[in-house]
Formats: sequence, C-alpha cells, structure tokens
Amino acid sequence: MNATIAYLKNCFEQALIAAFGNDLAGVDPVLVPTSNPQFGDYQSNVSMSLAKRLGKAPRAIAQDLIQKLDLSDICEPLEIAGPGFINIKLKTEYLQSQLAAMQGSSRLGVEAAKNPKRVIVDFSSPNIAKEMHVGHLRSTIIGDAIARVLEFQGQDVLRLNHVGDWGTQFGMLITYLQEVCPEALTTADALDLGDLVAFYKKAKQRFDEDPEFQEKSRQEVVKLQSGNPESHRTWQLLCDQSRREFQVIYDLLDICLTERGESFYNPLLQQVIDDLEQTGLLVEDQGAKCVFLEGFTNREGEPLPLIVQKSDGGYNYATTDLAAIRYRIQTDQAKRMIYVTDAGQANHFAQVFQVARRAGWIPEGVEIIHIPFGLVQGEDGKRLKTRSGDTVRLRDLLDEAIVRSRADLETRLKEEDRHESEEFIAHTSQIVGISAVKYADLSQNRTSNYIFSFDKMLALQGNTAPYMLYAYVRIQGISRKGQIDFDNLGSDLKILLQEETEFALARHLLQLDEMIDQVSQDLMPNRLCQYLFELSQKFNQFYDRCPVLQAETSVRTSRLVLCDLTARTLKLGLSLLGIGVLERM
RNA sequence: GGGUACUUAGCUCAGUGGAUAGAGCAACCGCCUUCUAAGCGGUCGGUCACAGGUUCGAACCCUGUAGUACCCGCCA
Repeated sequence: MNATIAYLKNCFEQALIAAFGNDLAGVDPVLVPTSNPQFGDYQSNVSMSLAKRLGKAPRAIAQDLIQKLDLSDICEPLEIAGPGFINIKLKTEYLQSQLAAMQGSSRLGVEAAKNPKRVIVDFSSPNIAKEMHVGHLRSTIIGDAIARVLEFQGQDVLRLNHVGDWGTQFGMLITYLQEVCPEALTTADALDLGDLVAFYKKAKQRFDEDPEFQEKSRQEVVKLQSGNPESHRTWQLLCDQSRREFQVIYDLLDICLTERGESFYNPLLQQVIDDLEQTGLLVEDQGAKCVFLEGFTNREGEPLPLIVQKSDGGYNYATTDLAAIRYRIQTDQAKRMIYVTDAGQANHFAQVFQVARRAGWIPEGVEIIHIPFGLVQGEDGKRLKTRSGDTVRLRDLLDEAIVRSRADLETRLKEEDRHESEEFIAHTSQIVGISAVKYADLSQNRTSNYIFSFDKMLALQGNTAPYMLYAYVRIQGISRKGQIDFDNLGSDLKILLQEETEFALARHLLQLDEMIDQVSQDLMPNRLCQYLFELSQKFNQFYDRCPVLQAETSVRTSRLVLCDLTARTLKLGLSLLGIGVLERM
C-alpha cells in the first residue's frame, strides 16, 4: 500500500544520509515494485546510480546502505542481487495485517486526497443540431473515467460539456429551414433529430455552392448573435431537441455532465480582445485581430497567428476557449483543467494555452492540460465508417453492442438449457454490451489510434469486460452457494496466506491505492484496466487452486476474505471506469 | 514544406532509464464426480522500423533516416 512505499522511502532516505552523509539528502532511493515476483515486493535501484558519485562499486554501496536500514518489522532480510539491486520482500504477517486493514476499510484502504482541489474535466462536447457519432465516443468514455477517478479521490470535480451551440452552423440551418420546413422554426419537435442532421448536410451543401444562400446565412448568424428574439427562440428549440437526444445516450452510458456550451462565454468575448490589447500581444493583420505565436510557423517560416477576432468582427473558437480558460480560473476557481479531445486538436490547445500563459492569465499553481486520444478506426485500419461510408451514429453503435451481447447470451442459455426472465436477459445484455464498448476503449493506451471490433470487445476470454464481469460473478456464486453474507463476515478476521496463488492475489490487492494514485496523476485509464485484468487473472488462478467453501474453518474464513476483497476491488475499479457489475450472467 | 504522434510476436496491444521485453487472440497439447470450464496449466512465436549517440544500464532519453496517421490564417 502507499503507506508501505512511503514508509520504505523514508527509511531509505535516512539510511542514505546515515551511510554516506548529508550530501545525499534528497536523493531519490528509486523504489519500485519488482519486475519479477522472485525478487520480492519492491526493489531499490539507487546503488547503481550512485556508483560514480561515490566512487564505489554498486554492490558495496548497497551493502553499506543495508547496514543502516532496519526494516525487520515489516520486511524479510534485504538482499543484494545482480549489479546492486536491493530486493525487499514484505513479511507474511505484514501482508496479512494490511489485508485485514483493507477489509475493514470502506474505501479499501485508499486514502482520500488531503487537499482536495477544484478540477475541471472538459469532455464529450457534441455539436447541437448534429447527432453524436463515433467521434464523441472516446472523449465521453475517457473523460468520464478520469472524472470518476478524481471524484473518488475526493477532488472537487466539475464535469463540463462544452457543446457546440453557437456559430455558423445555425445560420445555415435556420436559413435552410425557412425554405423547406418553416414550422420547425417555431414548433418544438416538428422534426426528428435525424431529419435535422439531414437538413444540416443539405444546408451545408447549399452554403458551399450558393452565394445568395451564404449571405442570408451570415445575416442569420448576425441576427442570432445580436439577440434577435425570433432567432433566439429558434435556436433554443434546436438546442432543446438536441439536448434531449444527447441525454438518451448519456443515460445509456450512465454519464453525468454539466452543460456549459460555447454560447455561455459569448458575453465575455469582447473582454478577451480588450485585455489582449492591454497586454500588447494583440496585432491586427489583414483585418483580423490575432496574436502571433512562438514556435509555430507557416510555410514561409513566418510566425503563425492565432486569430481571435475575424476581419468581419466575428469571434471564433480560439476566442471562446480563451474566455473559458479565464472564466474557469476566475469564477470556477479551477486549479486543474483537463481537456479530453482528440489528438488532432493538440496544436489548437498548445496555441491557446500559450496565448493564455503569455497574457498572464494562468496563475502559478494552476495546471492546464490537453489529454489527447487517437482515432477510432475500422478493422481495415481506416477511420470507422458505416458500410455506406457514413459516419457511425453513437446510438447505433451502442445498440449493436447490446444486440450482439444479447445474441451471445441467448445462445448460451439455450446451450446450457437455462431459463431466465426477459428482465434478466435485457439487463445482462445491456450491462455486458455497454461495458464491452467502454472497456475496449479505456483499456487501450489513449494516445494511439484504436481499432474498433465488436467481436474482440465482446469476447468472453481475454482482456475484455466480460472476462472481468465473470470473475466477479464467480465470487457472487460462492456467496450464493455457501450462503455467505460478505458484508457480515465478522470482525477481527485472521487472514492466512499459504498457497502461492493466495500470495499473488494478496500482493496485487494491496497495490490498489498506488494504482489509483498513479492514474489520477497521469490520467491513463488503461493502467487501471491492466490492474483489474491482472486482478481477475490472479483471482481465477486462486479459484482454480484453492477450494473456498470446502476448506477447514480458519482457512475458509481467510479465503472468504480474499474473495470479498477481490469482489470489492473489482466493483470499485470497474465503477471508476464507469462500468457496473452483475451478480449473475 | 512545417508541426505533432505512431512503428514491439502471425493479429490486437501493454510496457515513458533497471534484472531473461509481457499479455490477450489465433494455432497446438493437457485439466470438469468438487464454489459457473465465460475458467486454469503448458507449447509455439520478437533484429522492440533502421542507423548513430548519451548512460554502469536504453523498447524507453537525444540526433538522423524511412514508413503511416493527424494538424497547419479568419470551421470547431
């Protein structure tokens, strides 16, 4: 547990000073989990790195260091191995007591943050008047998982949905609707959102080829942005409708967001320009107001501008993003701002962050980071499309996952001659299907592109959601069979570690808090997935080797605690990924 | 042309300075009178794109080369 590594680190730091003098104060003892269980639990690699500095052989350094260390309360005697590694093996009694403490903790031994910070996670961000599509999948799933991990830590998390609810698309759309479907401008739900999307595409086409239409659209935007009541009402209608459609998907995914779209920052945009002017960063170029960037150049090697006010006086997304940064710092009091968008926007954010920094808008101690992720690709390695070449609607994608998982389940029920209620089948298929989609996405290193495959994510074996859900179900099976109430196993339970698989499982369980701490720092949910997958594997190995219910009383109790801890860890870990568990499947 | 990211087993991917580079899938071989075999064990499989450099130690850091993807002045 964290407490363990922190304790060891402290001991090593003192031993370094005791052995080699005050010069070594502040040297990192390089304590890491061992690369191989045969080396124990942790290893220190500090001796090798000090060889040159101290002018001694690494093994001799390790020897000197060990003499100043007394860890006999929690560790077996330290061992020096290879070129000078110091291997640390925790005592069995220590592991057992740590497990008992974990068992008695409602947070499984994971401490809450001591100084909670206001953190903003900006994710999902679909566009009004368009449907959510596969492009929104990763931001939504990854952003939610990151928010959940930080919330579990006790951070004060604000989940913001920066929806595209402003801008030129509305001018086009309103102009087009005036022509073909005027009732949609004044009546709620006169159109299906799907139709709206089709209209949007046609409007865009008209916009691109018809100058007269273009001009009308621009005027519509101006009308809207200048607060014309009629335009505003139409805009409101379109937004409401889209919002309800988004909510269907968020409900299906069990994701909570606070909507604060681009329009929210509208009243703040002029101030951004004025303040940039004040700082002296603002330059007028070809009629547009911009800030010239450092480290970004065009074809000719000249500095690239970030345009914050177009030559027609309009603002663009850079302006909105700058206004949002200011608002989030000044009003929301954010100390950490996390933007979960695709890697293609890396440039844009680097530029906007640079301007905000140079303008002095990001105070000391405020962190602002872009969390990029790669494309979702089809099995052909190209951007994921439907067979007809269209963008894949998120709704269709999720429905298909559920339909497929239901088909799998029904086949299985038939094979095993099991009979289950419609409610059970529907619920199980939904959890399995949605979990599979989420887990497949999260288990991948987010920075790389990822190949979407229903067959792989729904596979019952391997690093998939169903495999882990099954491990959880197995534990619930023990509970049912033995009529065990895991919540009331009793107090003062003794844990006895004897078998290899018990030790492996126990050691893994005790790494939970390190894992969560790491994910909260590097914001890589795939590490948590890896941890949970390995936990499931280690549990299945234990389950295979160690009978639980038939064991004699003291062993049985101890193994029941291991089962309970595994189940609770899986449930917690999966919940941080936005994935629910099942009692049976 | 510039920028950013990527290139690891047949396939999909982990592994952001430590010991013999790992997992899943696929293929093959075993294990159900015993808590759900949706499981477990085993075999096979690698010039970590290539070439230099830094380091006691490099898949990982630096430089260069090749390939792939994405981005590059008034869309978001």
